[in-house]
Amino acid sequence: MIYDFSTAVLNWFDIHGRKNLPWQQNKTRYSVWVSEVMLQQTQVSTVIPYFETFMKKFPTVVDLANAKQDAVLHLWTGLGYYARARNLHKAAQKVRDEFSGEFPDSFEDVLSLPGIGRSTAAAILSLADNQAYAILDGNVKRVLARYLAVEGWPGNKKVEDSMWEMAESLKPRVRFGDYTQAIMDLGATLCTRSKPNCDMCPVQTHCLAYAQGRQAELPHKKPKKQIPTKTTRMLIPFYQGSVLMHKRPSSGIWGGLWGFYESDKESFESVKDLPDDLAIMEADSESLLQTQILPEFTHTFSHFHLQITPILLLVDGQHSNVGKQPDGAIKELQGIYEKLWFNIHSGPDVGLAAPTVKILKQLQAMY
DNA sequence: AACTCGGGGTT
DNA sequence: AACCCAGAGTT
Repeated sequence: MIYDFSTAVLNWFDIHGRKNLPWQQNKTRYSVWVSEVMLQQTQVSTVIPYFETFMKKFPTVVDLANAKQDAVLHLWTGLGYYARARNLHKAAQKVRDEFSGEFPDSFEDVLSLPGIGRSTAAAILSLADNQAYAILDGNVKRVLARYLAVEGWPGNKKVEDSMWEMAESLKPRVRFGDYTQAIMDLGATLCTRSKPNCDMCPVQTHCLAYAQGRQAELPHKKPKKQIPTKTTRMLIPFYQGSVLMHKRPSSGIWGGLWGFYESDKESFESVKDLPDDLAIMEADSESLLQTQILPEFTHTFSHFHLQITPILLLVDGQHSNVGKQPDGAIKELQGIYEKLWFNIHSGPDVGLAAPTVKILKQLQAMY
């Protein structure tokens, strides 16, 4: 029997591969697509509950297309990378309007959908349709970097281009879907970042990193750089158990999510110190009774730290327009107004960023 | 080609 | 605290 990489990996997969993950049951291009997008830069254990809730709420791509963006972002709250959810929603509408509601099955069409790149398109069509496309995700990069002792950081374009060629050349001639799953499983369960289990590896005898004792060194790490710290103050108008929030612009940080107004001002003595766009500006100057500084905390992004100081603004609704929108009307008001009062206990059915959730929980404990 | 998008788990 | 994770879009 002549050794072959893909054959060895597939034989290993038949015995040791993962076959019971939620998105491996009743696979369709739609369900695989949803799982692949959720799994971008996000670990399997984190995704599982989100995937199940999402598929129950939006069983078909047309259901997703017909949903409100706020409803989609709501189910994405806590998952991060919210552009994925916006693109998912947009792509579903494109499938509905330009592909007759059926998720496309050609690589070119799939690749044309927002939020789907080369690797995700290949994963969808191989896993759901057994089409002959190779993927190159974090798992595969780690496996190939070790197996072929690839020099350089895999995020570097030249290194990545060469790894795409490797991925294509190692592909099997049959069982493309199983192979895609198999090489991901190999990376996720054996060829892990630290302490890889080389003793159980089906390709150990031909692995260059193993032969050279360089498993810990490969793949080479991303060149690190120091990330800056920025500061902001979040303003929380509060009146009778409700807080004022606004829907953020679709582009930029926390795009499309609801959050509090931000300001760089040091103190807030009157409404004149508030951002122009804050609805409370419509109020009388007496309506701002007092301010209360809540404990500051730090939220870290991939590229900067954000030090957040929440400032509670206690307002008097009798001297302003605040607090006059009944909670029951909120659902209908969404999409019409970009700023609304939300009850801190009932919680809005919209997308919220992690710091917003944190502040709301703190308010719930206080009131 | 480098940068921008997050949150959580691991080490 | 650094690092990583089923990457893609923007500049």
